[in-house]
Amino acid sequence: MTGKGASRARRGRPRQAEVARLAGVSQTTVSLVLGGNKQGITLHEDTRRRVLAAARELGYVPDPAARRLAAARNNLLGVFSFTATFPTAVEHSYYPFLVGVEQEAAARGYDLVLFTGSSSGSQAAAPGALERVRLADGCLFLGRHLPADGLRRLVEHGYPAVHVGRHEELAGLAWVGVDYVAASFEVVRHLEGLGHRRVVLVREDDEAPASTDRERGFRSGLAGPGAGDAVVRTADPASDITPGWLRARLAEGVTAFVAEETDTGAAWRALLAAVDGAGLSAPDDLSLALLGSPPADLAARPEPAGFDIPRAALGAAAIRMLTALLAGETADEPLVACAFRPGTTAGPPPAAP
Amino acid sequence: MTGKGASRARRGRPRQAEVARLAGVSQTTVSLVLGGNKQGITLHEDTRRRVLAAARELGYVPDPAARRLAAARNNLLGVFSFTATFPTAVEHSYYPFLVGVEQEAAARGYDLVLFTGSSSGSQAAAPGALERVRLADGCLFLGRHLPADGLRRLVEHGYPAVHVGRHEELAGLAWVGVDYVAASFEVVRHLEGLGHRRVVLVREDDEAPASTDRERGFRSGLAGPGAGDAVVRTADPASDITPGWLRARLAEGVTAFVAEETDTGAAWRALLAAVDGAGLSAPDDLSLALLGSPPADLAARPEPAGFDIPRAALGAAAIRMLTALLAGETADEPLVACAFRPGTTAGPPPAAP
DNA sequence: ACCCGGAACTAATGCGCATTAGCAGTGGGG
DNA sequence: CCCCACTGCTAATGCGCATTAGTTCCGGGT
Repeated sequence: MTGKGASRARRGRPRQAEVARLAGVSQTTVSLVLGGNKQGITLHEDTRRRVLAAARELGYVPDPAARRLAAARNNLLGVFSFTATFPTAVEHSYYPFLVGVEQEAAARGYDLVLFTGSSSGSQAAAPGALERVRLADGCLFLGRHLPADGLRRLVEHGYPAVHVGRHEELAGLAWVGVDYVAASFEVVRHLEGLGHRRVVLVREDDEAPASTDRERGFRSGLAGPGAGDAVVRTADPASDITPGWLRARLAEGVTAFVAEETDTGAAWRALLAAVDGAGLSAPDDLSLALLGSPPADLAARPEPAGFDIPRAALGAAAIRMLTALLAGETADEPLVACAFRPGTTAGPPPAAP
Repeated sequence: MTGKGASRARRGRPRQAEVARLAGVSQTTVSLVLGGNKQGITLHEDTRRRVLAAARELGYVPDPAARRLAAARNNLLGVFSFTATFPTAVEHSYYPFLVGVEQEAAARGYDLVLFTGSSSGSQAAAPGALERVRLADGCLFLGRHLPADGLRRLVEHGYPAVHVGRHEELAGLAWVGVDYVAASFEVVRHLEGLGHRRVVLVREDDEAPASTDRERGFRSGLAGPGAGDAVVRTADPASDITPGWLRARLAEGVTAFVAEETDTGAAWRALLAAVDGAGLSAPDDLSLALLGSPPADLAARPEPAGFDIPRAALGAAAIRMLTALLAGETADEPLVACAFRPGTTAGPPPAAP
C-alpha cells in the first residue's frame, strides 16, 4: 500500500505527461526537449520553447528513479560513509572535505546524496544496505573498514565507485588519496637541510595506509644510516614517549623528532609533553615536526613544522575522479599533494657540546 | 544513448524474473516473498523457501530505482541552502546541525540529498533552481533570505517543506526554530535573581527573527521599569560600545550587560573590549551575559553566562517535522529549547559605593 | 498526377518492481 | 451434484521516463 504521505508528496508533482498536455504536444516531445534531444530529431524551435515554458510553469523536475530505471543518469553523486556521515569526533577534518566535495559537484552540475548508511548501528550490516547507492550515478566511499564483499559486488557490476583513501586491495576500485609519502619525504628533507643527521619518527601502532605511507616517505627521506631504528612504533605514546626516553635519544645523537598525525594526535601530544617534561624547548634544544595538522585543541601551541592536508582539495579530487569514471575517461592522478608548513618548531640542531 | 556505466552496471545483475525462473514460480511470487507479502496472500511455505534459496543463489538485490518508482516515493529528504550547503564561515554552527539532521534521517530510514543549489554563484539565481528539490520527498530550507516566490509555489503545490528558523510570513510554510524568547527570558531572570535591577541588551541592527525574538525574551524578563532604554541597537558595536559608554551606563545604575549573539559575535566582542578598556572585570565589577554561544576564537576567554543553542537537536527537530508532514500528521512543536549556561561572567552586583 | 524526401511529430515499448484482479484446484455443506 | 469458500498461485497493469519505430504533412521534381 502506498503511504498516504507519499501520495500527498506526489500530488502536484508534475510529470512529463502534464507538461505535454499544457504545451499541446506528446510526452515524447517533452522528453526530447528536456533531455536535450541527443538523438537529433528535428524539432521546431517554437515547440521547444513552448515545452520549456510549460515545464517551468509547472515546476517540472524529472523523477530520478524513473530516469534511472529508463537507463539514464540522474545527476546525483552519492557519498557513503562506513561511519556516520557526519562524524562528531573528527569534524574539523571532515567538514573541509565535504566543502570540497560540494563545490566540485556543484561546479559539475551534480547534486549530492548522502547515504545514511551505517550510521544507525543496527542497519549497518544489513546486506544490501550498500546497494542503495545505485540510486546515484556513482558514489564516494569513506571509511577505513569497508565491507569488502558489498563493495566488490558493486565494482564488479561496473558501478562507478571511488574510495577516499589509498586502497589497493580491492582491484578495480578507484581511489583518491593524500600523498603522504611525498609530504613526509619533504619534511625529513627539510630537517636534513637544516643540518639534522639523526631523526626519529614516532608513530602509533596502526596499519592504515595513511600511517604506512608516512613511514615510507619518512624512511625514503632519510639519507644516512641508522634508519633501522629511526621509527618508533607504540600503541600507547603517552606512556612510552617520556622525558627519559627523549633524553636517551638525544644522547644517541638524535636531534629531530617527527610525529605521525592521527585522529587523536596522541603521538604529537606525547612528544610535546616529553619535551616539556625534560625542560627542553623547540627549536632551540631539538627540532620537532608533525606529519599533518595539529589537533584543534593544540592550536594555541607553536605551529609545528610539517604539512597541511588539503582536505577540500581531496574532496574535489574525489568528485573529479568519480565524474571521470562516469564519463568513461581514464582515471586522473589519484594523489593530492600536501602543503609544506615550515612552522616554528624546527631549526638547525644545537651546536655540539 | 544509455551511458556506458549504466548499462555495464546493469549487466549481470539478476532481476526478479531470473529468480522466478530458477525457483519455478512467477515474478509476482518472487516480489511477494521478497517484499514480505504485506497483502497477506497465502503462499506455501515450500514455495517461499524455494524463492528465498534462488534469490540467495543468484545474489539478487532489488534495484532501488525500480522499487522507488513503483512505490512512488524515494526515501529521500532534501536539504537546500540559500548559501553554500557547507558554508566555510560558520562551520562551527552549521556542522552540528547537519549531524542532527543526518542522525534523525537515518533513524527514520531516509537518505539525504544536498542540493548544491545556490552555492555556485552563477546557478544561484536560475529560476527553477529551487524546483529541483522536488526530486526529494520533502525538503529542508536554510538561510535568511529565501526566494519567497519559488518557495510559495512549492508550498502551494503541497510540497512538504520545512524552513529552519522561525518564519511566519509565508503562510503554510512549516518551520522549526530555536526558542530564543524563552532562553533570553531565562538569562534575564537569572541576572535579576542575582540581584541586578538594571540590565542592558546590546543588539545589532538586524531584523532577523533570531534577533527580535531575543529582544522579546529579554524585555519580557525585565521586571522593573526603565525597560524603555534597556535595549541598545547598533549597526557598529565596535565603535559604539566604548569604555566611556560603559562607564556612563554604570553611572546610571546598570549592573549587567547582555549581548546578542550573531554570526560575527560583534556585540559580544565589543562588550568585552569595552570592559577591558575601562579596566573593569566581570563578574566583580559588573555582570555579562551572551544570548548564545561565544565565537570559536573566544573560546579561551571566560565562559559567558547565557545559553547554548542545541543545533543538533534543531536539525533533528527539522527532520521530525518534515517526516511528520510526509506522513500527513499534524505538526510537532516547532521550537527547540536552549540549555541555560551559568558561565563565569555573571555574579551579584557590586555593593553600592 | 505521382513519387519522394525531409520536417515535425507521436505511438508504442520497456526498464524492474509492487500491486490488483483473477484463475485453477480442492474439499465441504446443502 | 452443485455451489462456495478457501488455498495457492499467476497475468496484467502501471510507476515516469527514454528510446525506437513509425506517421503525417508538405513542397519539389519529373
